[in-house]
Amino acid sequence: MSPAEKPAPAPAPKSRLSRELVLSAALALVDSEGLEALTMRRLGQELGRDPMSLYRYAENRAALLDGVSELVLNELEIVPDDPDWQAQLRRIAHCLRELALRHPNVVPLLVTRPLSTPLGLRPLGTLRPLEQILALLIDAGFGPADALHVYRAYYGYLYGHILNELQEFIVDPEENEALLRLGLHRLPPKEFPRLRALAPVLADYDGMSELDEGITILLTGLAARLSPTA
Amino acid sequence: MSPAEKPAPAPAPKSRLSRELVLSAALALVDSEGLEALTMRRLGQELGRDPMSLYRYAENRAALLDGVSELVLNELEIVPDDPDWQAQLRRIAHCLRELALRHPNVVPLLVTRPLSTPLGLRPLGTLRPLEQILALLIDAGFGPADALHVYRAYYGYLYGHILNELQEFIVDPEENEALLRLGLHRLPPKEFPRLRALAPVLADYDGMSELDEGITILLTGLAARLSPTA
DNA sequence: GGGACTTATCTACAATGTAGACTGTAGGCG
DNA sequence: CGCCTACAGTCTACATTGTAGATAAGTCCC
Repeated sequence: MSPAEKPAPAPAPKSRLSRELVLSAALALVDSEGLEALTMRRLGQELGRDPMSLYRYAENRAALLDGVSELVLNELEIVPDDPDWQAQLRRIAHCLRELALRHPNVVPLLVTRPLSTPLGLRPLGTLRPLEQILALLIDAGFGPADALHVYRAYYGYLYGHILNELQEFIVDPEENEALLRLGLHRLPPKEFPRLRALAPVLADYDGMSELDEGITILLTGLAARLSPTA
Repeated sequence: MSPAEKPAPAPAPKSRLSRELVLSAALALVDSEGLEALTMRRLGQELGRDPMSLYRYAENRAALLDGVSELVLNELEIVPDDPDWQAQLRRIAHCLRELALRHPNVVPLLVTRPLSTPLGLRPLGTLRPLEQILALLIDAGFGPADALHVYRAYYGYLYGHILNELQEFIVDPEENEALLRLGLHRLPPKEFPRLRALAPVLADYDGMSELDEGITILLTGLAARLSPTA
């Protein structure tokens, strides 16, 4: 690809800037160095441009963050006319999970930004999954209102699971267990007996199957309560 | 220095500072003006003290944020020896939900901060709910590992629901519906037909009962899969 | 009083987001 | 060609932020 990848600033691939370029550079930066590394100056330097030029492509830093989370969400593929809605929802769930594991630093954005933007004003890319899942459910025979309920329960659980898993993940995958033990060891034994005892179990967390089981429970429960009138 | 009091802020209730004082002032500030209003300088002024004095009670701004979320989580009451574990979990869920509605601006902290702190190193107050719920489940007859599974599914869903509800809530409770319609109206009709059609349903969201149903489904599902060996 | 703490303040600095004026360059139109 | 307008990118400047480090102000025990 490019002739030189250096740890120091990428000099200047002097082509015209574009929103996509800016956003994907931003994403790359967040992925590799975390959210707080994404400053205007730093991103500018990464692109070999003046920081101020970024404002051509995102009104704010906040808008830039929105752009990044939109970009990530676009990686999520949904097939809205799958006849087997349960299977499709399951697939989406795993897809989103993997996406979150691929971009852990973006997850805070995904869950936080919508809290500061009323639903109608969000970036379109952010709303697309909602629309598509609604389509999926309605096509499967649910009434619109029921579809919304299913969506909420489903997506709620999904996001919750991702947060859970990322919380327990975090650290260097190797020393995971050691560090965990160490950390737990710090807890006062009288107050946290069960948690401390669970160290070994905590250490090997199979997020994938845990998610799958949860989804199964939810879906069968939901399907029993509100069955599509197909 | 003349004893000039500034017009707006609370002047100076000149007593000795304390961690509790600082944290609750911080919480009050966040509640009333949002997260980004919580700067060291502003909090100092709110307490009538020099901003630097705060560092006596919290190492960082980050630590301060941790303190705030710990403070909020302490409002959560758990009765770890309730024999009816399902009822207790349900109660906790509603309690946490109301707490989130009472402190919506803190929710980003609750879900985000743990992502940047390995489990073992979190503020104790943050881990207490985990320990107590584990106690509840184990006392109810679950094996420790199963208890952990139940906890994860339960807490995951719970957090997810709260995020969901807060996203749709947000705006001024009054013009909620109007604003919502307006926002949705902006969406391209071809791409977002179902979402647009759902405007009225979206407008009256009964988070409380929605949460309750979800919890029911999850708990019965979980109980069926892993029953306590009582 | 006189030390030995703790608590609070002052000063100073580097880093951030961003407004506003400025410069260049590319095209359209006579 | 020469001029004009539009836009991409840059420069400078400023207010705000978190926080290190030195300094003062209490506070308590002998």
